[in-house]
Amino acid sequence: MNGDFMAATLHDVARIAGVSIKTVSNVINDYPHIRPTTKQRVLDAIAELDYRPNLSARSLRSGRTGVIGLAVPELSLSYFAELADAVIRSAERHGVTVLIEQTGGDRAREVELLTSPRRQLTDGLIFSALGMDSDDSEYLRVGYPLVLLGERIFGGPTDHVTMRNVDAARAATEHLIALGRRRIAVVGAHEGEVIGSAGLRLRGYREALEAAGIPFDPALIGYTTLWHRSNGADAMRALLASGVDFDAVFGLNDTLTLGAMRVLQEAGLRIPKDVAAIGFDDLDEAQYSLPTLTTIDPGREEIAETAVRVLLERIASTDLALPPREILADFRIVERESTAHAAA
Amino acid sequence: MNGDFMAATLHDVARIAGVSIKTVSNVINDYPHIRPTTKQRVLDAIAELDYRPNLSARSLRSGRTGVIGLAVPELSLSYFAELADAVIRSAERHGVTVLIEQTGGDRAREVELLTSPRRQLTDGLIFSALGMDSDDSEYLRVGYPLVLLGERIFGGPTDHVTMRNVDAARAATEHLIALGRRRIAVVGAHEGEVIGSAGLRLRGYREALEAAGIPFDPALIGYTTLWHRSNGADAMRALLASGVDFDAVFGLNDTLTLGAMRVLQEAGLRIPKDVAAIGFDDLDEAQYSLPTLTTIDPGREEIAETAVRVLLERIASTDLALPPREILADFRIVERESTAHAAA
DNA sequence: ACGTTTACCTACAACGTTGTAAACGCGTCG
DNA sequence: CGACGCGTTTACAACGTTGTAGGTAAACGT
Repeated sequence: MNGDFMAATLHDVARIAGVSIKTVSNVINDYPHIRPTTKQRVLDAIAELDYRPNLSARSLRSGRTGVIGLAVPELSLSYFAELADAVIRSAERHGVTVLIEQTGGDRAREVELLTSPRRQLTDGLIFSALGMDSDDSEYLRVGYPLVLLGERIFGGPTDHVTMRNVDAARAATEHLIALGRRRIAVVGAHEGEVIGSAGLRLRGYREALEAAGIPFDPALIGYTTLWHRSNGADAMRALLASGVDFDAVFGLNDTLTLGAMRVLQEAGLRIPKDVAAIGFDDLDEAQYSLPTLTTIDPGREEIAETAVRVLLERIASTDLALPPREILADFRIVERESTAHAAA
Repeated sequence: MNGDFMAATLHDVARIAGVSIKTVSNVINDYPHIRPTTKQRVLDAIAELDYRPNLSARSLRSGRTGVIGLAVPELSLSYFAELADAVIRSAERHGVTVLIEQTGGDRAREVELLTSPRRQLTDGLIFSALGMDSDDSEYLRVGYPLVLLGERIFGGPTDHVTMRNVDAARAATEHLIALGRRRIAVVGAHEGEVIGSAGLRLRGYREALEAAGIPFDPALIGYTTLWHRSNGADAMRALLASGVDFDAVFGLNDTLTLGAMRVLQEAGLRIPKDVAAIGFDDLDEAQYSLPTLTTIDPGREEIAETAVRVLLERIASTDLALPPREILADFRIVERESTAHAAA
């Protein structure tokens, strides 16, 4: 239509509408005191020129970008993909965009990311830490709004949204105990870890055993370094090879559990008859495995929703001294076939 | 350390180093003609102040943001999560950041996204279309570098990176035929679609049948609207309910196939003995299902890598008239248990 | 020795927006 | 009738960077 490819600016709109650029800016920013006729003229001009504000200029001037960052270990891990999905949806409802970064769960990269120049592209960051731990807490004292997810650091200097790992893991274990299982194997523990998802979930497991008067047997604990599907499979193979006797397995997340179930079935064991199984995360996948997987819904949607809301509140707030908040999402057990009562 | 929280600017660095701001700018941008001693003084000042360029200002002035967009239907679909992972990794190697948008596969949202003001935050877009079709091709004639992924539009005005859908689907079907299967069901076809992943893969299927002299039987085609796991399960339930006889199933993607396999096994059918199964995508998951899933690796890594490279070339190029490129990734069959030869 | 290139550096003006301060017109009040 | 307040609008100066054009020495060619 038009040979000129330059995007329209406030000046162009102002010229067409016969007002100053500041009036156009005011119209765009919903400044209240504008005569309706003037406003209409400006809106017409905006429509005519198909004007769009230059976001770089706006953010240079105002210091806000309208973008929030989301740092996760790896998108190819379903949990984080589904988390990212939820965060993006929630951000969209609030009119902001999400910039995703992957850390690979590597501590050095996590630390680096916190001070990367890329942070300038965002007004704040939702940060799912996997490699850092409580000793690194001071790195979180950054100059921008930061909401922490995950279980690696508690009591840090920032807002923290997370799940009830211990309670949920205890509930999961109690669920197995209620089925009459007493020899409950664990898949995905991390050697010597007391904090972090693995450490906390293992704690919940031990609490449930203790409450039921079942002795803790270290031989039942399957350790892994990562929480990929293959790690669950490997850990289960090791348990089977060790010859230890068990009638249930608590996988510290769904992915691990699905890998472990695969190995159990290969070995000719029936789920839940010989070995009952429960996972953690409530991935979409858990409802289509064979058998379908009983699991913990840790409140992922709620976590995403809350993290975005809290972050945007921080961004909007002028009160920098607002004390950090610790927010826990509700969990629930999702019962499926892998813990169904044996039909006689 | 410092009571002053304002970030350092070029002016501050210039003052400390005793040079003009332009010289500092030149140092940062690797301008060649700078005296080594001057350069060192500037670098020292940068280090002392922990100076980081203001990216908004830079992008306002230069028109570049260092960010590329990636639009996918949904991150919670494993294929797109794994694609996003690959794109982010590749972008990182090239020093750019990725901003992810979800379209939900909705045509209207896809069209809208192409002209959203958010495009200003990015230098270009990698766009995985799912709702738009060839009729919408003109919407792709946008004023910024755009690389199209997916199978919805061919011969459009932009660079296009995609997979060999027809060839790969034909190979998959031939693989089943080579096992001696003649009654091959399909899961995930889209009613009346000739283009798009579903249409193309179905075409490959028909070509393979024809080449083998096997008549096409419409009763064997399971239609779905979406490609979620539940759709695969539903389609398979419908096939079983219809009473049609089949000895193999080609799921048009892995997720569908896994859903279908679940239903087959529930119905007491053995895989691959009674029904062989092959999928498409080579998700991580395919190597841990029971049985493990034979599938097509459509070259996802290569697609991500190429898309980023081609996009960055476009961004860097001054030649706007460069003709659009059509690039096809190589595929390969990944053989696993779901098509193993019956051991008699 | 003198013009001309080369290496290095700088002043200035943009990029397009928003915050500040102030001006304008008009009705209202003392 | 002049002062004041209010609704409406505007001029101007930033925000921090890079492109342009130019300036000053030193190095070079003749």
